[in-house]
Amino acid sequence: MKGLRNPDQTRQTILEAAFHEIHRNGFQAASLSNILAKTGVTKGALYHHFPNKMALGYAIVDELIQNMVTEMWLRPLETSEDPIECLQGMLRLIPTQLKDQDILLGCPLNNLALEMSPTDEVFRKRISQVYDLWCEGLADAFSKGQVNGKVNRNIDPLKTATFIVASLAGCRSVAKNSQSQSIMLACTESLLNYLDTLRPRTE
Amino acid sequence: MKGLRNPDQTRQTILEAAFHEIHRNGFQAASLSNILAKTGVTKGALYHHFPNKMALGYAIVDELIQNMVTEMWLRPLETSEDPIECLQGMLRLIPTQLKDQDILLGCPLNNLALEMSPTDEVFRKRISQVYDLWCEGLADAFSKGQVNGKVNRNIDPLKTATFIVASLAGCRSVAKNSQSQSIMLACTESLLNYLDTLRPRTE
DNA sequence: TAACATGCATACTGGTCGGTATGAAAGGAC
DNA sequence: GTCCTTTCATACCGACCAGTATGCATGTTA
Repeated sequence: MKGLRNPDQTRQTILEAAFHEIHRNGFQAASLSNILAKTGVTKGALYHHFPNKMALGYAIVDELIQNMVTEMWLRPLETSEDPIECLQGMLRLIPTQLKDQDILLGCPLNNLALEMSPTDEVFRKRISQVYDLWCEGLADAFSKGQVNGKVNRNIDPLKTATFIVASLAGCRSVAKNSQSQSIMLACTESLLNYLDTLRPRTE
Repeated sequence: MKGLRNPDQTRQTILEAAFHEIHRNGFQAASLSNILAKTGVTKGALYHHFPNKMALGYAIVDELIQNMVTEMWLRPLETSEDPIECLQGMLRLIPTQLKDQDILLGCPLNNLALEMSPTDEVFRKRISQVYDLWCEGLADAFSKGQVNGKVNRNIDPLKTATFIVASLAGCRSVAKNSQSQSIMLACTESLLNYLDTLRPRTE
């Protein structure tokens, strides 16, 4: 029953273990030996599925992280017609969604972005694609909200979306450094207030 | 005339070269050999002035980076009595202050924070001190602005300051990844708008 | 069953890195 | 000048790491 040969499973095991090792230590400091030790997978298997360490990193961005962003931040927006309220709801859920561990390690995408974009152009572009997806998804939601009258028509959807994504990264960054959920809370609270200012003027 | 023996100068040379190497490659990936090669200083000199690589990193945070934050972000606030306007002025100066190179490499403090805080507790605390200095300096300015009637009395100065510092880090982070000044501009523009909302209600 | 590709295991290599051991000049104290 | 400390220079070491060479077992095809 335990498939002694299950390549897809093996690949996935490597991907997920590598994701955690990289999330904890960064890409360059991540040790392939550690990953292998924790999974029981051998070096032969790893280099059978990935040509080198870089390719492993690329796959993590393309397959794991992009998927997380989509599921966590974009999917909920699709079914809502008030993007501001929807976003605020997501922000309020953060304390329950992000465990202490997640605060401690920060945003995987932002970690990789800061570490790798000056070093490796391919890495940078793949990360950039995920950020674009995120920002554009949010911007679309704002545009629709403007049509519905739920969002102030004077704001620039893409610029605003970019700022929000950036702020989120920043909040998680300072929370990571201070190792405190409460700082994360304080920051998201300010972000909530900012979102309120994006509503149409009621006077 | 060329002081063959000038320990203070030697130390400073090492510090600055190390700062640039670390800014470019991150702390862990920074190579001492590279630093030595670029400066002409030898390994003996380096290990005379610093017990190990970590101590070198600590000194960079304590002496160089903390000083940069103070000079760039806190000093101007001291002589102003309208912190919002002052901050907005600083934000508008960013495009002229940050060269392409600085965009590309991102905020030195945030880079170090994300890389080192899960790895080394001493590093984390020293970085945290700089962030605290920054946030508290900004918060003080807001408090005084509240007394002067330049800032809305309903906002929490420290929370707001923390959010702004976080957002700044985030903006510089996405700008670094996208390697574009224009994204930095778009983000700071939104930040400018946010700052406007911190003014007292005029109605 | 024969032939072949896929999936994986083991042992090894070359290179880099942080750190150390040791000693020699330079400079001040006396 | 003598002694001692500071300031550096050179040579070296062990550890670790990404990547490779090689071979074997498993699954697939014919």
